[in-house]
Amino acid sequence: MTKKKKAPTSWDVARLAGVSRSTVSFVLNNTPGIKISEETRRRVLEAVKALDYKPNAIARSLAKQKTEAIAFFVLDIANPVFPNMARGIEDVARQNGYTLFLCNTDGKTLREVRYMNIMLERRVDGIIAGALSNEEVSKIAQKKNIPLVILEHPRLPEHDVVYADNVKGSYEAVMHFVELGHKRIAHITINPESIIVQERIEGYKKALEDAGIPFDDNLLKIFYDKVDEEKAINELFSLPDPPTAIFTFSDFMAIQVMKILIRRGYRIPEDVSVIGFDDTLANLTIPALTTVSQPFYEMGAKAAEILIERLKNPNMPIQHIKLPTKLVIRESTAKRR
Amino acid sequence: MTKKKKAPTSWDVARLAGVSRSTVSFVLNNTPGIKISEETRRRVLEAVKALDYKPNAIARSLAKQKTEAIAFFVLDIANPVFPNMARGIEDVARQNGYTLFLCNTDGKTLREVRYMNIMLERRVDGIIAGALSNEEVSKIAQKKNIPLVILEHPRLPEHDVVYADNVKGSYEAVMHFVELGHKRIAHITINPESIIVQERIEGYKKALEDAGIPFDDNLLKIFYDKVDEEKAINELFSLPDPPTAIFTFSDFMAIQVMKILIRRGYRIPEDVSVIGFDDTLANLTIPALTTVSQPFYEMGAKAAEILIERLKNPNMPIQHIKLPTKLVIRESTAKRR
DNA sequence: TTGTAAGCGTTATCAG
DNA sequence: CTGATAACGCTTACAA
Repeated sequence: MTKKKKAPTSWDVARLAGVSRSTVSFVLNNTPGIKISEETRRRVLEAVKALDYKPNAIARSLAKQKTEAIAFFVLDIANPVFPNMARGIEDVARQNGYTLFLCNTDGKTLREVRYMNIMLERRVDGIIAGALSNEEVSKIAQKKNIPLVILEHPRLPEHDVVYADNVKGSYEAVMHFVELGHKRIAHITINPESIIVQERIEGYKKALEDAGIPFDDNLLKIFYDKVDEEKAINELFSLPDPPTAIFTFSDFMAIQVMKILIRRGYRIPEDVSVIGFDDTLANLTIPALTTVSQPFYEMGAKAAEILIERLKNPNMPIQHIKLPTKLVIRESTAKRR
Repeated sequence: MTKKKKAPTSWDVARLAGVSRSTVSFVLNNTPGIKISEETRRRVLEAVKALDYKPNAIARSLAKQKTEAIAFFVLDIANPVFPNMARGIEDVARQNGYTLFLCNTDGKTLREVRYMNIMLERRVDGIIAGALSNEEVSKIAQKKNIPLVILEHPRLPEHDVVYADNVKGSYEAVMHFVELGHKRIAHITINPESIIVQERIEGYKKALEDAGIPFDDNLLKIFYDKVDEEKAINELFSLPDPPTAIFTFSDFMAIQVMKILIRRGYRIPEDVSVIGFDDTLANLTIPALTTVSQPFYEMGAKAAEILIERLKNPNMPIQHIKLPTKLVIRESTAKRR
């Protein structure tokens, strides 16, 4: 390894080209309203190439008072619902000259706040949060006047938010069961502290209602702490009139449910139909899982678009955008026997 | 929204505390070798809190000539083998005060080079690359003297690299088949341009050899372009002596194989045993897939550790670190009938 | 059209 | 122990 020699600066370029530093800046940035003679431009560009000069973005950020960097706060990138979101964000960020910081928060407020401070110190231009544990981050963002767009939740009126149509997604899943002749339709879900869960339940109930099926509290299994599919199945199938169809909060839960059911000798979909949510894993299971597909990539992309738009136009009205979900019918659902 | 007012600077803090700007810097950084009176320190800290002052990391980076930021070049974060790696990297980066840029390259050299330039402009302290399409990035890194650690591939001697023990992983998978009595063991894999594929084939052959099973070229299915599991199965099972066990390059391929087999009426594992590689999706299938688990998280974490170590000590000898894989036996493998 | 010089917000050197 | 002051590398009026 050679001795670490410092990177060339615009000064070096200017000297080599025989011009001033501002001239270098002008040609490199194509500064509007400034005309540079062809000859000068050529000399500068040549010097840039000769020195393999890379402008120092740090210095530029300091001078321009913006970094063209944004941060993605994510619960956990290793959770399969997030990578596609991240990809959507990164794609549009990159296409617009922005660069992306990845921040895993594990849904812990402390971590969120810490990362918030770090990103504030780094002077990112804006933040996209894939779910927030509470309003702390929002408060800081407002106080510091930094744009924050929220994915899914919470739906704060002070910020742009992009979310999926959970009510309709849920509704369509249950309606699919109804059309297949099912009447005993269970829903297994997680802690309804989050609006997402509430909307899913809302869609579930609305579909039942529209189908003329009375809501049965015994068929709605909510887990406030850790989801225990085994327990849910136990209780569900010791009912006098057990379900013939099960709708879960996620693909992951649906897979657990299928495994338990198969282990107990039920056939899917002949004996029990199952629908998941997300479409992250649904195509991989055997039998392939019918599920409600969420537009994760589009959600990320849209969030990034809105953020970048807001950076250009801070006074644009707040946007709350609902993206459609789609029922994807595969092999885990069939006519009620 | 209030009018965008500028963030407070160390100057504001200094003025409020009635001290100089350097004093502020000293107390905030606990600059070693500098003693500050309790009284002064208290006043400064109070002013910091009163103004909700956040030091400008951009200005600091410019002055210190380092950013405490690193970049992760990844083929595609939406590919399930990478999120855990990213998590490993981010965890150790964060714990060491570094911040992570996420860069999807799609394995395209052009994109890699572009991102390389961007990250060079942003003066990141170092780069971790999760697979590189060729040596372009390496050349740039060497030229610019910026630390680059490579995950898996290519195994360039000029850089630190962290990789999984593919030979052993492959060997153990095949040996597991052997122990179950299988003699006709197929391997379906992708384009062997990459060392990873070569090592897997090496392990496959070595296990056969150690088991005294002659290598049969008909059982090794290599796809130079797109993998076509359907075709592989067709050819494999029209052999006079078809395989009773199939080892694939990835979990994803194993799942496709299982689906095809099941569709054709084979039972798994009764009729055909299957082993995958990665352990990203293996737990989702029914039957659950036996697979070679890769230490993705650890690989990411280790890469980040090495990078940070090298940042502290640039002259440390180059490290090539091989991490162990682990055979995880689940339900897709059984004794040969 | 090109050059000069004043920031941008820190850190770090050096007197006091 | 504290306070000036010079970098750090770029942008951007303002002059020329």
